[in-house]
Amino acid sequence: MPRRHNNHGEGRSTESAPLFAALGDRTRLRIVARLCSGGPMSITHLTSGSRVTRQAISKHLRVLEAAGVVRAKRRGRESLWQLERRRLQEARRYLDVISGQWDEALARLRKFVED
Amino acid sequence: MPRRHNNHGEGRSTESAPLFAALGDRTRLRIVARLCSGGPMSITHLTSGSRVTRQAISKHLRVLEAAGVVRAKRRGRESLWQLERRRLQEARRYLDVISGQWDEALARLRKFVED
DNA sequence: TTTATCAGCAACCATATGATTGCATATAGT
DNA sequence: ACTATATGCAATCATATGGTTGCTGATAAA
Repeated sequence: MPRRHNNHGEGRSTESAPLFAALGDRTRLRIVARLCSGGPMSITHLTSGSRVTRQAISKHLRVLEAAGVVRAKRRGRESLWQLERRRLQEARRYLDVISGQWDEALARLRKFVED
Repeated sequence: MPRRHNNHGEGRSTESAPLFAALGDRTRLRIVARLCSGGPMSITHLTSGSRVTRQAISKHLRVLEAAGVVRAKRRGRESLWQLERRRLQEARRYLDVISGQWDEALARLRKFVED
């Protein structure tokens, strides 16, 4: 039996979990927010204005990187971290489905493909 | 200074974290998926076809409930759990912003308000 | 009124997680 | 070369988390 287009059963459904888990922490979400509005920046810059240590920020960035949310470009002695928006859009699409906005998501996808 | 409409700084940004955290677990995401496609169901029904115990499912449902993702209606001796799609849509809107789909999100919001 | 079913509570356990401190390494600037 | 800056690695620690087992209470069905 062929797969339905709206199949969100056991198979694929849970592979978004690590992505959501990566966003499920206050400190990490703050990092994401800063990278979103402030563009690429270094660890030390992210640390300034944060309550936690540079190491903490560093480890969180690794978690976000593992989830595909951020990406680093080494530049000299510092590495600039930036958002990986494509991955975030996947999470958004998943939420489209389970939040009951499936048809609007389809429309958006269609428009996206036709461009 | 008045707040900008696109302010997603420290203040509001991190309050979505518990919501994402709730979705950041395989078992819970499986629960959400089943509730999404199968409609309201009891704990024991959710447990059938799952590897984990009924207590595990029960605890996960409490987590999801605390995050506002699910809601229970007591009916006799069993309680039927269902999705709280509105809450999921908030998470989606947040992802709209940080995934760089802000303008499309605006359009959707506008349409939502005008209805 | 028994009996079976559905759920809640509590204790417990292993592991994951967020955060820290201390030291090491690499590059930029002087 | 020397110094300051930016990052990486490792050990450590307290707590959170996911999961289990065992028992208790409530309601439907016989």
